[in-house]
Amino acid sequence: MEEHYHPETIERDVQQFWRDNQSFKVSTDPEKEKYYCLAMFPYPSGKLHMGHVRNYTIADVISRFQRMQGKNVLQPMGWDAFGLPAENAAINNNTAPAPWTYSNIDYMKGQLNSLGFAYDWSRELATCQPDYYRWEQWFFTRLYEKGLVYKKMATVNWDPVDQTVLANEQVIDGRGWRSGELVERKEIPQWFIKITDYAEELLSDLDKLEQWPEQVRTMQRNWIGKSRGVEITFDLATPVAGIERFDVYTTRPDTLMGVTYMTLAAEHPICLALAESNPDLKAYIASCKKQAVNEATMATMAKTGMALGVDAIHPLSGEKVPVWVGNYVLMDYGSGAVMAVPAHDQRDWEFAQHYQLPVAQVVAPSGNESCDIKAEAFVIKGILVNSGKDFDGLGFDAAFDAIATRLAAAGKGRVTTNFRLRDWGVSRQRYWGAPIPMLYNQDGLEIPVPAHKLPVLLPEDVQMDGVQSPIKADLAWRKDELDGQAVERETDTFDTFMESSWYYARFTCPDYTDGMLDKTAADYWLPVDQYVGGIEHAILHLLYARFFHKLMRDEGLLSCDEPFTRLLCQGMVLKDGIKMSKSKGNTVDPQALIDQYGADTVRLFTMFAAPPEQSLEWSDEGVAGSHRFLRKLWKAVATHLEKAAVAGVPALDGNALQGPLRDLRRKTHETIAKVGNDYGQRQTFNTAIAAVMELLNEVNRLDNSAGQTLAVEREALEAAVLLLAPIVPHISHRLWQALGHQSAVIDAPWPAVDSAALLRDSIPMVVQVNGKVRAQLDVAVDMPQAEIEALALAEENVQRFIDGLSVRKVIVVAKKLVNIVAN
RNA sequence: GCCAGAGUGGCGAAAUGGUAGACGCAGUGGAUUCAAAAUCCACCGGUGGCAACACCGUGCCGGUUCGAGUCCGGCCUCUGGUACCA
Repeated sequence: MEEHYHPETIERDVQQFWRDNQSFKVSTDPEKEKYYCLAMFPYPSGKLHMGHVRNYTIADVISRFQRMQGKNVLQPMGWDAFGLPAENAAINNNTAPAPWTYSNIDYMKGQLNSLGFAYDWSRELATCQPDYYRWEQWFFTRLYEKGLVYKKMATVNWDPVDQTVLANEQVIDGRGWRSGELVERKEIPQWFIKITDYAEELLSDLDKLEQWPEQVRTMQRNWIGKSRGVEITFDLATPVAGIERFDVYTTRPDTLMGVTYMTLAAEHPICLALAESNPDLKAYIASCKKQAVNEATMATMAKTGMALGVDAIHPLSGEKVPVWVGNYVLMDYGSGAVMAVPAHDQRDWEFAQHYQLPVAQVVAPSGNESCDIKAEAFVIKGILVNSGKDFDGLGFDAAFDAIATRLAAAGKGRVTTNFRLRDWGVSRQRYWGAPIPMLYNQDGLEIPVPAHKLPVLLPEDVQMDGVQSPIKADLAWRKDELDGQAVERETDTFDTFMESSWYYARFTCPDYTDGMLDKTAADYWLPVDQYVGGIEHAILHLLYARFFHKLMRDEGLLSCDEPFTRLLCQGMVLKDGIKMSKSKGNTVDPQALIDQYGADTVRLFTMFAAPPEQSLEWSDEGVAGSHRFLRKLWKAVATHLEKAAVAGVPALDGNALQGPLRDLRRKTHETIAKVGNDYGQRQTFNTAIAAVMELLNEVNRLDNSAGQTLAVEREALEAAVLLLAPIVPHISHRLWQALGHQSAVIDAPWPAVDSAALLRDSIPMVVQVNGKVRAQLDVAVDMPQAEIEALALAEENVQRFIDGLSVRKVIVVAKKLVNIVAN
């Protein structure tokens, strides 16, 4: 064995060994327990960043650990290759999205390999390849045939200068990122998938996902937002353009008698009709169009409104209620109308203050909550007041039922379950995505592309002009023929969340040509046992993937109900306390560190610096420290082997050990137990590494090679190498060889804990007086509690603190502490 | 705005209701060296004390408990998401 640690040659050779032996290629094997470990596949943006390194190292460590547990481990990798950045990069670099993307994939694949990740590359896929997206297109047409797909008008951000649709990301302070012009809202027809049909199941199945972080389940629950409420019909006092009434939905029908005005969306047909003869209203509606469509902007912007000059009739009191138009009501969602109860809704309260609208309190506190309607809305559920003799005095539930019943009897309302979740709009007006497989005949009638005409190929040899999608500009591409009839192709492409919603399933059979999935392979490997990715995907990606999974199940493509059994959401990588980003100029290039220290050092630091869910603060000094540790490990093994070559290693006799050797052997087995738990259950890789560091520190304290020393040392070093193998696979491979093993460390079984080695004669305990530590004890393992108490009370420093007090209680926590309560 | 997290030494962190700061980084002192690098040893939250030790200390305020960084209530700050970034 070489005296010094040279990562560059070791890593090159070990990676070659893995390639030569196809070490990570797997196939279905019904005899063996399978383990499918998946990291969220990357967008091929150019080169790896530290977030990728962290994500993929975590997944690789889990994969390698599970392999050492004897599982048949699948760890695939691929590319989320469609998306907006490729279009911008193509324009900036005077190329097209496809070649830019392919060259990025090529480079990043090399980087992933240089980090030593254990991928089965025979399953690699890129979502921009027709082999992949053709099945997505096929599936969409199946959903269409099942009535799960429909087209409707929806609002987008419109850049009036560039005449193009902008992503939310491209709207900065309400203006287009290139033109700088105020963006406008524009309604265009778009395709939707009925995720709301699955809302109930997506919600209830969250309860099954016991190995998901509770925070993610909570966020998804809130996002789906199931509520019970009442849909209420308000008649107009006088019809407008033939419209006689409109509906609103509320979860607070108990506040119905406190309604003092109504608000409609600017695009509401009533508003549009009235605007025909009202120039001021027309101008106001036009001003409402000049705002971005995202929710955060909507929620924080100044709420404005304008009286329409018409009244609605309150469904219970029969009184007239003025109708307003407001910029904060959206036509896309719900009915485009809301009832306003300023006394009991803070947003309505502020609006009413601003426009000096009446505020009518109809709920009073049921307990001692403060309530000052002049200062703020009272939003807590309470007891009804000022609501008429039939309702006054009722609590929330009783009032809900009484008012809902009265409305139903009058034909003015019905109890409904509502979901905050909206249907999934999948149309994008961009080029670099999977073409939506729909055709339009001469009459504009929509026809799904029949299976034999799939895939609808996206042309890759295109010129980007920065404004219009090349397939929208290409009149020839748009033309097609079906059964001898001229038809026109849909030129919108899919949301890229479509591709990332089923790639995990395609990895089980990436080359299958007879269908979207090979059911045998899918049913063997799925569900994914461990999914690893950023917390930023907690809602959208993970919800869409869960939805797609159920759609595929209902199509008979696979059998299980949920795609991901266990989920780990890793934190961000920070530098100087902030997220690494090009604009902040605080990025760290993983490649430079791999070149300088080797992949093992980068992997080790990434896993050591923080637990996976937490954000990780990058530290160049810390990386150097990790490298130092690997050198120490190398040296410890090298020194041991030198001594062993001279003295020979005796057979280990655990029963004969005494003193420091017995302590070290106990430490070895405690460490094996702790690290196994840290990897498998807790997933705290940082503490696992710390435990091995402690073990190595103990080994380095031994200073002779007499008797059993080398045997105990050998066992400790072999354990250290095995325990670290998932994290630093290259150096472990080489050290395992050096320690005389024929088979590779990737196939070594996880070391077993010898419970006899864990036994102790005595246990350290702490003595507290009133919860403060006052002394330490070393007690025999079998000492009776009464004796321990006596020993504790006899301690000099304990006596000092209970002097003059009477002991009220003595609490003994076995093997930990004694607390003496005295006053 | 709304939903979900996080906050502990100079820094990254550990402590699964039971000794706050394991492990590492930085730093200080020493050994080794012609010298340096590397390596090894020791110290390393604050205040007081020669020391033994004591007091204070986990964002802020309050509560539960024999005992709270950990559980509960209320704040503050930061982070992620907010449906067309991925």
